[in-house]
Amino acid sequence: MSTGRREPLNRERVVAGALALVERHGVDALSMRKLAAELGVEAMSLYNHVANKDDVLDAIAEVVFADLALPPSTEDWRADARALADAFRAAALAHPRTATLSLARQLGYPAVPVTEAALDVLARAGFDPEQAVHASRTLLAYVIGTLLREIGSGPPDETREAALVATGLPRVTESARHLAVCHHEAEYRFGLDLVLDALAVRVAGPPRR
Amino acid sequence: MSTGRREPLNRERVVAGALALVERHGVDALSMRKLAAELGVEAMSLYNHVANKDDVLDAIAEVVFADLALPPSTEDWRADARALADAFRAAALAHPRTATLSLARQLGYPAVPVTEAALDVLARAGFDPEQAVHASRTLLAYVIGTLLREIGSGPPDETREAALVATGLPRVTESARHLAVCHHEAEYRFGLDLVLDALAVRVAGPPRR
DNA sequence: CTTGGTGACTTACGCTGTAAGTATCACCAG
DNA sequence: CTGGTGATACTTACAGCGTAAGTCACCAAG
Repeated sequence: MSTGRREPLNRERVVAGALALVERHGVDALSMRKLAAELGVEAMSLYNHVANKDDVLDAIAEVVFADLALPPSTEDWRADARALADAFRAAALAHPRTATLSLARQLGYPAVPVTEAALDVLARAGFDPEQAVHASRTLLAYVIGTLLREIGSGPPDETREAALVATGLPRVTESARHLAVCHHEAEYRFGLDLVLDALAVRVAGPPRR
Repeated sequence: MSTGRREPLNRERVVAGALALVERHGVDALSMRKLAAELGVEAMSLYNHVANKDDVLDAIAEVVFADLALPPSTEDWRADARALADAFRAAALAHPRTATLSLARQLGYPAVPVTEAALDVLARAGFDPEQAVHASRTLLAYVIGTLLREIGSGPPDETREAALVATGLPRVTESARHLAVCHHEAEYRFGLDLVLDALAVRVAGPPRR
C-alpha cells in the first residue's frame, strides 16, 4: 500500500502532533504509538527525530511559551507588567493541558525572553538588577500559582457550597458562597494588582519600619 | 514458602508504601508491581484496598497536606499568616516529589482545615467573608508558585550564569549573577512579605486612587 | 550502474495496569 | 471436630507501553 510520495517526518511535525494529541485527550493519552498513528507512521520512526518520550514532553512544554507574543513597552510600567503577565497567562491558557507540564517543570530557554521583558519592566520601574530579580520571581510565582488553580479546576460544581457548609467550620461556612465559585480572571487580576501595588510601594522607597 | 503469620494489608499501608516509593525514586518509578513487592505482596492484592493506580496517586497527594500541623493563633494576624504559609510550605517540602502531584491538582478535602485557618487569620485582620476568600487565594497561589519553583529546581548549576550572559539580552545580562542562583527560602519570604504588606494596606482601607 | 546515507518499517523484549478466576485462611454454627 | 462462609491473597492472562536492534526502500553523488 505505497502512498507514492509522502511528506517526510521531521521534529516539528512530531512535536506539533504530540501537542495536538495532548490537548485533545490529555497527557496520559500520549503514547509513541498513538502519536505515530496520528502522523501516519510507525512508532519507531519517531525516534529518528526525537530521542525518547521525555524529549517529546520537554519539547511540547517549551512550545507553550515559545508561542508567547511579547507586548510592546509603553511609559507606564504597571500597565506593561500587567500586559506581560496577561500574555503569559494567555499563552498558558491557549494550551491548558500542556501548560500543566510546562509550569510544573523549570521554565527553560524559551522563557528567557519573558524574563528579559519582566526585568526590563521592573528596571524601568526603578528596581536595581538584584531587586528586579526578586520582584520578577514573586510575580511569576503568583501568576503560575493562579494558572495552576485555573487549569486544574473542573467545571462548576453545584454541590460544592453545600459540602463546604457541611464541614461545620465557621469561617469556611461564612465564606462558603464565595469559596464555591471562582471567577478565574477576576481572581487573577485581584492578586496581580495586589502584588503590583506592593511592588510600587517598594520601589517608591520602602516606608521605614 | 509460607510466612506463617503475616501483617494483613490495608489501605493505609498501601498508601504509605506508595508515598515512600515515590519519595525515594520519583513518580515515574511507581508501579503497582513494585509497590506490591515493597509490601511483600503480589500486585493484584493491592486492588483489594485501592480502586486503581490513580486512586493511589490521589491518596498520596492528599497525605501531604493531611500531615500539615496548623500553628496556633496569636493576636498578630501577620505573624499568623506567615506561620500558616510556613506550615504549608514545610508540609510540601517534607514530601517534595509527592507535593508536585498535590500542587498540580485541586487541593481536595484535607486542605479544607488550611482554608479555614487562612480565612480565620484574614477575618481577624479585618477582611469581610468575600474579600478574605480573594486574599487567601492570592496568598495560596503565591505560595504554590514558589513551592513549584523550589521543588522543580535541580542542584546548583555553575554554568547557568555564563549561559544567561551568552543570550546577549541586556537586562538578563545585568541581572545574570542574581538569576543564576536562587536562595529559595529568602525568595519565598521576600514575596510573602510583599503580599502581606499589600493585604495590610487593603484592609487598612484602600487609599483613594 | 554502483554506492552510501537517510529514514521508515519490522521484530522483539521486558514492563505496565488490571480483568477474571483460583486458592488459602480465620472464623463460627452445628 | 466438621463444614460452610466470607475475606483476602495469589495466579493467569491480555492488550498496550517504551524502545533496542536489525532490515529494507529510496535517492543523490560518483
